[in-house]
Amino acid sequence: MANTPHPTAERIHQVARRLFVKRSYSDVTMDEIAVKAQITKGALYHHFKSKEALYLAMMEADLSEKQGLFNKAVTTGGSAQQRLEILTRTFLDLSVEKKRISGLIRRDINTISLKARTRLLQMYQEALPSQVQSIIEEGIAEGEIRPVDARLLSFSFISLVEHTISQHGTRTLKDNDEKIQFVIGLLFNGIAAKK
Amino acid sequence: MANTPHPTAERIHQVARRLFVKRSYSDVTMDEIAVKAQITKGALYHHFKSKEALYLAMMEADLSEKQGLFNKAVTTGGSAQQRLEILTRTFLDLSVEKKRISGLIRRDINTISLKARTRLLQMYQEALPSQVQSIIEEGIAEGEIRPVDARLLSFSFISLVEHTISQHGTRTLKDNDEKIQFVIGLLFNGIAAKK
DNA sequence: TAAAATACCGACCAGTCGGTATGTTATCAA
DNA sequence: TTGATAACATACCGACTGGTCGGTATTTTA
Repeated sequence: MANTPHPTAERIHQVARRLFVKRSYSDVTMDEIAVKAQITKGALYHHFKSKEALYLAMMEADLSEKQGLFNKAVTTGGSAQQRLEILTRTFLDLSVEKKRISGLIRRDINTISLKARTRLLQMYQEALPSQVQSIIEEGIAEGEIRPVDARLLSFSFISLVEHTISQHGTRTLKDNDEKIQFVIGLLFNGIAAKK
Repeated sequence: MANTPHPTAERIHQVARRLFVKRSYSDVTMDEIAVKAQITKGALYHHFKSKEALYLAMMEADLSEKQGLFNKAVTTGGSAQQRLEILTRTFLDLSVEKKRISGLIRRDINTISLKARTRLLQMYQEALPSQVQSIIEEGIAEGEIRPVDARLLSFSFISLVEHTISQHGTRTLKDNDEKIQFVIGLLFNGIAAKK
């Protein structure tokens, strides 16, 4: 259903994504998007009825793609730890840009209209936190994970992963294997020295 | 040195803080700040030469206050775990607004000028991550904490604490004791079930 | 008490931004 | 060929925004 049939619309998506990742919603202008996409403002508004509609469409396309990808990790067999590793790897294998988009939501959420906000949060929730949460909940049910609030933990885990792709994170943790080891190790065993 | 002698400037700070916490840098207007502070735009620009200067002054006042508070936790005796607990409690005892300001930096960092950005990041770094980092490093030196990258871990820990004051965090973790237990427990021992 | 500095006012400006109105051109079915 | 519609282009609008400026009230200082 979330098809992007028109090549121009797709190019607009790409340009918008690149700009919105770098700067906040308010700081990116429709004029700039038009110029960078090598079209005029008229064409831009032909494809998207408003700035918010464009932002939302872009996010929706991204999140529905991610939901599909991550869902494979969730439905795979294996321990909770194994499945979280797969999910994390799936995320880390994405392009730099697509990895960073998740962060936009927290940044721009108060800028857009209430209606768009609600919708965006719901899409994000289903694409990422819910899937992490379900893995954790099953881990608790299996006795692999001690009882904690799975929702809060899923949010915590996600931002843990996001930190590994920060400037300092990429400097410290060379490849995806190290990154995965860092977040999974911390999540499951903490940092206390073995006695 | 970071004194706010003038009552009007102080009121502007308060208003600006309240607005900037709720909405992004670009979305808060100088007109609104003036109206909410019950002064005119002229007066506002008499006290602060630009919007960015106001933003920076507000952040500087906040961060230098926090640096002082957190430094007490760092210089206290005790294990790394105990000192992180104290530091976390100091943070959680702040007003809701002041707790949320830390998050502004990540949100607005790309909006302000390069010069202001560098300065802001440096102030933030000294006020929070550096102090957490030094506790962790001493914990590693004492053999209390297993060797990890202290800097990356400090960032991770901070956002972990920030999650406990999110909407869902406050719903799940009733009081500060529960919040501290959550973050410290997760940091040191992880979530793996005891075997 | 004169003078100088500070605090404040409010009208105004130049530029920007999202959005619109009004075209022109390409496509393609009938 | 025609005519309807999609896909663009161009010019423009009105609201808004950060910032300015000449001037006034108030306080401090000489």
